[in-house]
Parts: sequence; C-alpha cells; structure tokens
Amino acid sequence: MNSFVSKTKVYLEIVKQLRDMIAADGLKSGDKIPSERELSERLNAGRSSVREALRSLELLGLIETRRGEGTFLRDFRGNQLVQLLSTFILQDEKAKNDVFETKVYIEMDCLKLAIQRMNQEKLLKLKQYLMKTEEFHDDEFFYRIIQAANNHLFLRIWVILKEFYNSLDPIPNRYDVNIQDYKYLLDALANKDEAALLSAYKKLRNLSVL
Amino acid sequence: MNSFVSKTKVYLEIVKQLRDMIAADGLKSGDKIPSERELSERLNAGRSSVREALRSLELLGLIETRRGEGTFLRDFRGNQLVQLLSTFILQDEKAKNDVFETKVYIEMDCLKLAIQRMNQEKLLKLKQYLMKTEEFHDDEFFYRIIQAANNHLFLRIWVILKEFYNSLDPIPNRYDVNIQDYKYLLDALANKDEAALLSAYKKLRNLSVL
DNA sequence: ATTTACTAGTGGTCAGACCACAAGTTGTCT
DNA sequence: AGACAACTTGTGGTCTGACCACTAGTAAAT
Repeated sequence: MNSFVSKTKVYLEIVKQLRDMIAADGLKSGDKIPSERELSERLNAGRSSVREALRSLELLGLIETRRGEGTFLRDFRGNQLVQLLSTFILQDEKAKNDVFETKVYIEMDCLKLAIQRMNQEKLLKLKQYLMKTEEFHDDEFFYRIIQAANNHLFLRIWVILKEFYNSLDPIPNRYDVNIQDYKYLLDALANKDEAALLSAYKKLRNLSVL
Repeated sequence: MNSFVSKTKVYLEIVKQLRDMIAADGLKSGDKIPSERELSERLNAGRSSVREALRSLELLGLIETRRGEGTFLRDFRGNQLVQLLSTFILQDEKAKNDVFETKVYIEMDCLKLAIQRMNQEKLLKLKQYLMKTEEFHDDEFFYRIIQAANNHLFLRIWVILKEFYNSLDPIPNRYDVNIQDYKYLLDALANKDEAALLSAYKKLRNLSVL
C-alpha cells in the first residue's frame, strides 16, 4: 500500500513487515512463510514488490525459495553474504595485502584467546592431528585453534579471509609448512606462554617484525 | 534471457553481470549505472528481473537509487545492512559479547599498526580533535586511528562491528568517556611504546585482563 | 536575461499473463 | 486392493505493458 504517508519504498516496508511477522509468529529456520501471492494480498502490495523484498532477503541468505514449494526461513550463517560482498569490495592490489595482514592479526588474536580458553582435551586432539603429517593442513590447524578461541564472530571473519586468501593469485607471503614450527606453537599454548606463542607463530608464518 | 541452459535465476545472473560491468568499466562510487530499462534491453531480461537484482544490491547498500535521476554506485558503509541483520541474527548474549570482544581486539591490532604507520601530522590532528571536548566521540576517535593503521579491510570490518555494537541493547561493557585516558593513549602512540599503548587502551575501555 | 512551461528520461508500482515445477488427488487398469 | 497414470492445484520465475512521481534539461514567453 502506497496511498498514504509511507514515504519509504514498498519493498522495504515489506521487509520490515516480514521481520515483524517472523518475530510475532516465532518462526524458525526451516519454517515456511506465506506465498508471494498471499503476502501480496495481506500487505496490500503488488506481487512484484513482494518479490523485490524476498529476492533481497534471499541474496542476503536469510530465506530460501524452492520453486513449486514455497519460501522458507534459512539457517543463517552469513557465508554467502560476505562472499558476495567480498567480490564487490576486494579488488585492488592493496586489498590483497590487507587480506594477508588482517588474517595474520586475527590469528594472533585468537591464539591469545585460545591460551585462556583451550582445554587440555582439545589441545591433545590438536597434537594428535599434528602427528598425522600426511593429512595435515594449515587451514585445518588454525580452524581448530580459532574454534577454541570461542568467538563465533572471529571464526566467521577468519573463514572468509582464509577462503579469500587461498583464492588470491598469486598468493602473497606464501609459507611452507614445517611441522616442527607447529609443535613449538602447541607447546607455548600448553604452557600458556603468550610471548613464546606469538614468537612461534611469527616463525611459522615467516614474519620478522609486525 | 532464460531460454537455454541458464539454470540460475535471472536476477542472480544480472547481479553477476553488473559486477563484471562495474569491474570492466572501472566504475567507482558515485558513478551512474545504466537505467533499468537499458539494462533490461542489454541483458535480455525483463525489467522486473533487473529490479530484483537492483533492489537486492540496494538493500546491501552497494547502490543507491534516486527517482527521476538514476541508479548510482555507493560508497559501501554497511549501515542499513547491519541494522537489518542485527535484528535477524545476534539474539543471544554470547553473540553480543563476541561483537564487543572482536571490536576490542581489532582496535588493539590497529593500534599496533598505527604505531608503525601513523605520521606526526595525523597525530597532531588527532590531538587537536581531542581538545575540542564538546564534539568528541569515541567512534570518531578510533575511526581516525584505524584509518591511520592503513588497512582498508580492518577499517571495513571495524565500521561494521562498531555499528553492530552501537545497535545492541543493552550495550554490553559500556564505558564512559574520560578525555585524560585518550591523552595517555596518544602519548604512548607518539612514543611508539606498545606496552604503554595497550595499557592505556585497556584502561580506557575499563578492561582488566584480556 | 530571467522565468515559466513543457518534455523526455528515470525509478516506483501494479496487474495480468504465461511457464516450470512439486505435491497431492483422482481415475483407471490390473 | 494395489499400482500406476493423468489431472488439478498451488507455488515460485519471468515477462510485458501500463501508469505514476519525480528530475533535469530545453524551449518558449516575458
């Protein structure tokens, strides 16, 4: 409905209404939301406006549509979104270096957090993983550490950075894997020695000064 | 065009095309992109599909439309996006805490970077800004510092975090502004004293141990 | 030279028409 | 009764054409 005061665009209004509707009805991921035609009627809007709203939310990864079935709330993880944004945002060379730098700093942050939050069990598992040298991978190793840091936001950001970093060509500051370096890192983590931890990390990444 | 193999939805195809077009033509924020009708013709798609794509990008904050004028690339800030997302996600306390923690760690990272990269001139300007106590704001202060850190990615992430943080209710770990604390911070920055810098920062944020 | 009126172009919205697809319903044959 | 096929209904996906509201530039009138 656009006849009265509503200065905002219809599709934005619909986004709002949908949000309220979801909150009011306590809808959860997987739940179905009304069809486009029904929303169109209930909200006094054209179906095209409803679609503009739904497509926007879909691009954001908040809903999922299945032709012939309907539209459903989605388990939001943010992956898709950031991936999309990154393709728009990260273009120039400078940005590539920023990706590496940011990844490094966040890894160090998470190492510090892991000192406080990683328990013996996880540490042990990580050590065992390190021993299977055949299937070892730096990404997996740090994924576990950052999980242990117990900060979901950091984890999300890191995953994006990691994927982006790996997709770069050429990959800046490429480092070779040296298992011994990772062992030092784990030792420092076990001893809760922050200085040794960061030192081990920098060696592992071939970094002199930061 | 939908007649042949294209399995993906038209509006997603258009989003891609737009991205390529922007990259190919080297368009920057503020630049105008073709009208809906022209895109519709050039891409062999209906105008409604073009609109679905444009509205999606608009909700993401990547473009801006002005009725009667046209559609323009926008300097991405993520503002409205964050507001929208925060209502969809970020419900539990844990997530809110993560936002605060992540913001703090990134600010510390940028402080370290600023030690190396901030020149005297910027430092002076920041000092002058600090003196105008009436219009001082913590967000603005750190925005400048993180700019000085010269890592665009950190800046983008931080801006989003800042907005997330400010949109939270209640705001966790709220801190009161004490100008003197900021002065200490700037002194440490001028002296390139990392230990003193981080110490000053923690005091400023009312943090004991991290 | 200034102001006014007009015109073309743009986004905003709606309504209706198809199509493609999924799931249930009905009907028929065995 | 059971199995299979055909039909019906409801959904999203897309296109087209029609208005409206607004902007900016142009032409006309003063």
